[in-house]
Amino acid sequence: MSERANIRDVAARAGVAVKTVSRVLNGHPYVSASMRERVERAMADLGFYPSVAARILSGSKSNQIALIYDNHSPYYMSQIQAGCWECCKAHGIRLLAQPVAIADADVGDQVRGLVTETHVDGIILSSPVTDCAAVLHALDALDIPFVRISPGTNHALTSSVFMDDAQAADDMTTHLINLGHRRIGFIKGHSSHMASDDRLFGYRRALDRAGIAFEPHLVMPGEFDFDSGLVAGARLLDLPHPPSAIFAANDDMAAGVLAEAHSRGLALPEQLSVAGFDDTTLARTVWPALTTIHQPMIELARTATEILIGGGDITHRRLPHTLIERASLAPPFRMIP
Amino acid sequence: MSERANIRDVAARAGVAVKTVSRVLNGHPYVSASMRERVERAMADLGFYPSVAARILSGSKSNQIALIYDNHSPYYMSQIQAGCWECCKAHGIRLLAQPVAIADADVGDQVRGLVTETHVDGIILSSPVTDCAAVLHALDALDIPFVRISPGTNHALTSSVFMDDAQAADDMTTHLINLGHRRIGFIKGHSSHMASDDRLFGYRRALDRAGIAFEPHLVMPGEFDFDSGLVAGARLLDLPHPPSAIFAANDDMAAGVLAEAHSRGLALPEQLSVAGFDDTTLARTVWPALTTIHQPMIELARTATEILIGGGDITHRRLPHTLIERASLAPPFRMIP
DNA sequence: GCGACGTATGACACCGGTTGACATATCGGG
DNA sequence: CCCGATATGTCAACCGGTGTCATACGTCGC
Repeated sequence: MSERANIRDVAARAGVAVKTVSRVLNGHPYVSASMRERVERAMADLGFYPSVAARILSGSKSNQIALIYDNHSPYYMSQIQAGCWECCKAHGIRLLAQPVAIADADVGDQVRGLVTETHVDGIILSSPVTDCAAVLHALDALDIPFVRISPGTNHALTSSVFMDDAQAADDMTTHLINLGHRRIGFIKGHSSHMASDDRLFGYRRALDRAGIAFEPHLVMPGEFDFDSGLVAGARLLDLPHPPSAIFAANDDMAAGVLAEAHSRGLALPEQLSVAGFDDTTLARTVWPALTTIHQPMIELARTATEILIGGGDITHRRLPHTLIERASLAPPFRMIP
Repeated sequence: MSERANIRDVAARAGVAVKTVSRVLNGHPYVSASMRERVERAMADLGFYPSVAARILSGSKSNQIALIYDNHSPYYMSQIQAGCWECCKAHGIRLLAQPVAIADADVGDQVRGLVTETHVDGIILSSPVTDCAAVLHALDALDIPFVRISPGTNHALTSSVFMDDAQAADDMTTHLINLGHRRIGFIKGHSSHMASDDRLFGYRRALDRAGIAFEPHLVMPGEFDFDSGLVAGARLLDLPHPPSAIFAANDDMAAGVLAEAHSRGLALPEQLSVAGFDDTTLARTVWPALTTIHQPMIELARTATEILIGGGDITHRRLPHTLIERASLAPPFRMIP
């Protein structure tokens, strides 16, 4: 009963050849309907599930793909994983979610090992592994298809899905300008993420277009985490002539700014507007809820998976972002209205 | 160069028998140090990584375990995954993180399929899959070892790791009482998590011990998410005689209470104390930062994995929790001090 | 009526390792 | 000097599927 059934057991039970069972398993065209049904009944009777290992070993495809990541934002990764899963499930493909450490000297070997050990058919790279030379090189040498989610470099070389970070930052900055803000602080992201530069670029472009002079001291470095948002926010608010709005390059840092402002007793959003980026769960759980850029993470992951599974030529797909208005923005504060 | 090397290639290159390479691969005792080194060099030269599929197929162990979950809290799952990974990595074991939907009628089959397809050696169940009868039954029939993280039922049947939810809730409630609070609101968790009841129990026990009458209308239902915290908070604050402190059964709901309080213009924490549970990243990113119970998720996951890999008898391990004091608690508010 | 062709099924080697039984060789110790 | 522990090799079988090739049966066109 609980002994593992194999394909021969099924074949015997159905009174057919092993190969025929295999054909049914793989949806081979030349199988009569009656035969298919008979075999399927036998499989169900025996509680048969084909061994992935055996299929890998003998076949040419493994029906497995790997998602490689080194991102410590739980929300980001859970969204990415969810998108990949969804698509894999629909295609009957197994997903191996595999964290690596790009800081390790042997990342290349880790990836090489993963691929050759597991025989995965393809790889999805999520930021910032997307721009890790060692990994890209290893994958290239292995001659395995891969798709990158939000890569920062070498767009042309491989398939990729991404959003327009510069335009999104431009949109948000413009939105703040339209609200009446003229002094807008900006908190940059970690320099290892290429998107950081794009977002800064968009901020500057919007300023330029509006004829507002770029003030370098209004731009603070950040690390994409809460604490760096806290200190960057403090430094901006300590300025002799502080900004009326602060645009952080992600939600975590925006939350840090919010916390700093709260602890100074500022009325929010009246006395300080704070904008985020990414639209993680955080954006809704802080107060006031963050106006932020919705980055379509699930869709990015799903699209990447779709492209990978679909095979075919190198494809690039830009997905649209959205500016989500919540409660953290207001017109600039004036002492006496 | 990029052609896949197999064990025979390695044997040839090292000038030894295939069997010897296999011995090295499996850490067999009777292998001299020099031989081990020679074989390892050959493996490195050839970029050889043993095919997991082949090892599974021929060997008795797969060196793979699966983590099965159906939890939509990103932070919780990322911690659990991290703990499992850490331990697996140390033991050279591959981890398959596998989401399932316990609401589906065929969860049992999903799990059965997963296990027989992948040949995993063992399973880690995380809440709330830990208490899904269909899954437990399937696993039992398959006769595969598994460990449960924070199960709510049938503690004795399988190995498990957990914390003392009741005691933790008791600790927090007592802490609030010691601060001077007498009217303490409580927001329950989702009823599918057994921990919800334990936490409520702890709250009541602390009240009893302090001689404070339990008031049923101070207990609100919740779903473990932000929104339910929001509405529960609103209902508590709308009470004719609202509580001076609110203890939510997790951080997300506590964040909801905070948001509701903020939007009513309450000074926090002076006019309302809010306590959370879990110590997720959220607890630090909201303002005021939540005083909460630190649930040792990484350690729970690591310990569970350790137990699973170690094999052996049924083991139960209780891990300690910690009350983390941050900024969301204050003595009860009085209009005129 | 015959060869070509599409459809449906079967026989068998093989993927890349592990396992086990057995052979052999070296080395220390009693 | 023999015994046992250590160290390595040979060989065949096997794990559970798939690829390749062969076979058998219609049916279609000429």
